[in-house]
Amino acid sequence: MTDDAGSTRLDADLPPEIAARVRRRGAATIYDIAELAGVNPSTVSRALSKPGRISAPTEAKIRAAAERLNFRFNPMARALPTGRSHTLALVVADITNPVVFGIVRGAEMAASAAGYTLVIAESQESGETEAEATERLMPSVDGVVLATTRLSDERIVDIAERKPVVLINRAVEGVPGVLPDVNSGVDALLEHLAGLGHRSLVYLSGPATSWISDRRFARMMEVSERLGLAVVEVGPNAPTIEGGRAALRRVLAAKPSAVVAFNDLIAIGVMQAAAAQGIVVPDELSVAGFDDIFGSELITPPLTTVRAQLVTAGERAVQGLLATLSGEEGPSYDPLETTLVVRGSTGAVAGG
Amino acid sequence: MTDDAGSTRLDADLPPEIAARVRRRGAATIYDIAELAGVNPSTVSRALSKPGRISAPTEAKIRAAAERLNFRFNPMARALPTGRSHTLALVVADITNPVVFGIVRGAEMAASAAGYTLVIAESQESGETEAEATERLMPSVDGVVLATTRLSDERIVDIAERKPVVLINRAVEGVPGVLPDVNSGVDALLEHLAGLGHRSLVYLSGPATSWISDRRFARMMEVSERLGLAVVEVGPNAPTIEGGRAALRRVLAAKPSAVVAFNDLIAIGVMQAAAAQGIVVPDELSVAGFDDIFGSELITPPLTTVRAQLVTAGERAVQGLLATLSGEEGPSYDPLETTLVVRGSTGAVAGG
DNA sequence: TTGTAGGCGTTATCAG
DNA sequence: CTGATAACGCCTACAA
Repeated sequence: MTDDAGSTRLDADLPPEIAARVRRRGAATIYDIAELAGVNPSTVSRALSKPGRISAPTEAKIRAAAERLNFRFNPMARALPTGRSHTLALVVADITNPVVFGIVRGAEMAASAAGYTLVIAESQESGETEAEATERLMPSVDGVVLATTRLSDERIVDIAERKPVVLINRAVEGVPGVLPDVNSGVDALLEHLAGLGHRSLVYLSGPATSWISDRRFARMMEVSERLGLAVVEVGPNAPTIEGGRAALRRVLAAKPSAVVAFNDLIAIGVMQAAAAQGIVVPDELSVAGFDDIFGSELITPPLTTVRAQLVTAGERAVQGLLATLSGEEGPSYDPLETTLVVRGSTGAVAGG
Repeated sequence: MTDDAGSTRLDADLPPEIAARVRRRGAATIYDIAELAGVNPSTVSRALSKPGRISAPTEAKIRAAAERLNFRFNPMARALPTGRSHTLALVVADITNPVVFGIVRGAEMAASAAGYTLVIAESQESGETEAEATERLMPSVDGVVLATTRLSDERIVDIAERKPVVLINRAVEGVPGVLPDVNSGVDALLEHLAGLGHRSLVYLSGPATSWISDRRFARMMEVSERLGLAVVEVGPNAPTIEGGRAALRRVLAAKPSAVVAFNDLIAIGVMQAAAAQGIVVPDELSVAGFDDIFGSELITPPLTTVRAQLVTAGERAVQGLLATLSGEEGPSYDPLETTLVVRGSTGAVAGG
């Protein structure tokens, strides 16, 4: 009970030389353990990194010594001969975008559960910055998760040729990716809107470099005919509240009865701008988004949206990386199920 | 123009041996450069890591060779002899808590601007998990930012003795910390409420281990007398919307005209629970929070809150770490200014 | 099963 | 100013 996990105090009665050495360096090495246990350093290495390959009593002695010295592997020293840093990179466009929180959490959980460290890089929505940050991280990670990437296909392939890569919300030939089931979500949303009597929609697209934005629009076009809907694309837009606010003018020009936004932030921006102009949502204009981020149900009226499984996406991405790293080949994923969440921002078309 | 940053292709006409070696290993080393430039590896190291200490022509040759080979230092190899990983850890309680977004962004910006890598660990609001995650990261980082930590003072000191530490929202003797100006924010908020005629308040405290929650309450007690306010503490509460919802019962038992929550999430939870019971905010109950997180102005009515400079806090914390690492002693910070943001959730007391 | 020896890529200490 | 050479802490054939 006196020895809470991670305490840094050293055992009192240790051979003074060893104690001194450990104290001087700030951490024990396998050499210290070896000396304390009376074995060779390589034996310590084996005992601690591949348990079972060693005689039980020796292993016990070594473990005891390691315990006494509060030993931890030096990750850098370990990475040198093996080339494995036990670190994964997660590259996101914008950390403050609620969409990525879930991804980050899922990735972090999966990584730390496997004893891996996750480093996060932000691209600030710039492909240039993203490329730079990724290159900077490449030498020190074992694999990369590109979430909501703005990089070109070629660039992604180039990276994937050097280290394992898993994409989120992006499909590139030959590179594994975790994708939402775009179709079912879009279909459910459009059917919902059609059922409310809407016939004329605007799709507010995301950044020009967003693959998923294109996919959503493409699917909307595919099903719109069957549902008797006219869909106009307005964009590209910054995937932010500001982007949504700025888009209202052009939305109104198209005179739709409903607008579907690339994500919830844009949707929220449109609602705010509409409210500022006295346009009543959903009576005069229905609004819907994608992702179901924090805040979507706080706004008035609460936002109708297509929920994505962000945490799961993050988890799967790093699990895929880990699988690849341990030799299993080419993870392939089923698309993640997507759910329409109907709230107050969509309603029957006026005078329908 | 053919050579975009980070491209991985090798110069065509390289000595075949070198090219082969580089390709096999996936990256060039200072040995490859040395051979190509006809100098000793140690000279390459010097030329590239401490420019100026070497003759101009030699340095030029070396740089050219490095360029041709697309050389990057191997961070792990570099960390071994120096003990410096150029990596910083940021430990937060909950990544999905909007409060930490700003901190993360600020920290990430400051770190990458200095060529440092930031690794983020999450403690899920558990001191145990936090200690574990921190210990796990310790060997591979040069310093640690503990944001919203739930660790004990002793534990923090213990960590700070091993690596540079900067705290956010927590003061511990002898450990540098970035703190908001608690007093000015609390004072402004209570004056605002007193001015609206409120006399009876509830303070919904945060987690029992939150230092800043205690400080806020302490300051409330200090100024309440002067303002003629009665303040009752209700808590501890989980710093989440759910925590706020759950607290409403006990809030009402104290029959206050206004409630001040430890943070915006709790405030939002209270408002939601109140709305569910038909209690009108702010007519029957005023509600205020702290932090001004994303979502605070989206909710209806928008939340009155005390804004904290989260991004700046994150920046300062890592800047402090970097300063310490480069030998400058004990950074000390002025408290970060705090701003009362009055919105719709606070109003004149009913029947005042 | 365990010990020996060499290497991983870089820095640092000494000579020259 | 530059070249050897020994660390740094760990892993891994290879040998015993």
